[in-house]
Amino acid sequence: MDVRTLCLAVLTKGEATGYEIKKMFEEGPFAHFQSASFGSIYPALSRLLSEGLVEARAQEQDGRPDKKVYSITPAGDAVVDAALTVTPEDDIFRSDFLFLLFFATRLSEARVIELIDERVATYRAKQEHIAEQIAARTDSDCCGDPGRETVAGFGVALYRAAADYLESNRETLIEELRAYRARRPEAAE
Amino acid sequence: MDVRTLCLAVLTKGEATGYEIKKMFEEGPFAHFQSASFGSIYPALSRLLSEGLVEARAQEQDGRPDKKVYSITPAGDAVVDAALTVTPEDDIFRSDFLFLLFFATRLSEARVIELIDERVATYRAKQEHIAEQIAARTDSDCCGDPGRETVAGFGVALYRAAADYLESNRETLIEELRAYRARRPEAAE
DNA sequence: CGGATACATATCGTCTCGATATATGCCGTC
DNA sequence: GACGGCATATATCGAGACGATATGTATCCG
Repeated sequence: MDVRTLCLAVLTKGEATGYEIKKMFEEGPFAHFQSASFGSIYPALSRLLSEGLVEARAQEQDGRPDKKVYSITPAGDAVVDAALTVTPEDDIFRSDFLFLLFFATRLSEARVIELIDERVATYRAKQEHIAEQIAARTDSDCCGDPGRETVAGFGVALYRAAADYLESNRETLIEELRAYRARRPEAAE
Repeated sequence: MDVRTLCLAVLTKGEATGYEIKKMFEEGPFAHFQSASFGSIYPALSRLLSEGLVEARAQEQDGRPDKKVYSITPAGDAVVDAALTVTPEDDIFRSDFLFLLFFATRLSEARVIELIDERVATYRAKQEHIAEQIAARTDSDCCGDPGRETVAGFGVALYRAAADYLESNRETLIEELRAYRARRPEAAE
């Protein structure tokens, strides 16, 4: 899914500026399974505008530069419906952390411990970030959007599983690293 | 981590051709947390060669085009050590599937069910693919590389968590979708 | 009073992917 | 036995995305 389609679909949830769309991908409801940069969003919105799939409303502001508030058109809505029909691509998971950990035998024990502990902390933080979003919604009004709740729960489940795995395998890894080094003492630190 | 560094690090595990490196990222030990395309690997290897971080050995073959077997140099090994020192970037997870599921209220019930069931199947398949790799190793010789085992286990844990979550939340989602539609009967489809 | 952060848009270089081209041997199958 | 598809193997190219950077102001905090 290209950023153009992503932006269009997001606009079905209500009008927004490029800046606001970016925030939705950074901290908002899409943060844990999609992302988009300014360098993609702004050209995408321009193109959607020229294609007539969105409308723009310039909103003057006191000091700050003018906002361009985009809203979807009926034509755009139809394009979203079509886009939601496609078979989704495979998920992409990329982790430099796991790549480093793969080469654990080339790292010092202290470094391995540090890497794992830091990563557990970030997983827990992200897990709680999503959990807070869910809590904020169920606290306020009635129950929300089923799709939104489900994907949020998915994020919580994954981050929890990741953190739990690292925590429960930390000691084993360290012990096996020691055993590995004992087996081949020629290997330098 | 750019593909250049990825290739160099992979070559610390033994000599390989560009094609073989690609396979390691596609089906091998890195498949579930890194990826790289031919369009990145071949230029990366050329550049590493010109920088003296790898050596190439042309190997003639019967019918097929010549292999270029790359192996790391001591200079390359030092560069890998340095690269493993950096603080790893945040993990990247991108899922078009979750994006579609987010918009579940715009999809038919049958489509939601199909999407989830298919995705559960792919998660289970990937989970078992990694589990088989682990089993193949522990069956044959002694216990293997601690880092490698740990990241493989991580992959199994994540895929299992993802599949389990979808399976145990499938019915709830469908029920809440029905409730959602009952609340607002004006919604078409 | 000064620095950091938030708001807001835009561009540009670099990297990466995915498709495509090229070439051949092997295997199954019709 | 012919033919298509798949695995091996390298290479290039266009399209798209990211991340850094530029620009400018308002507000918040110490």
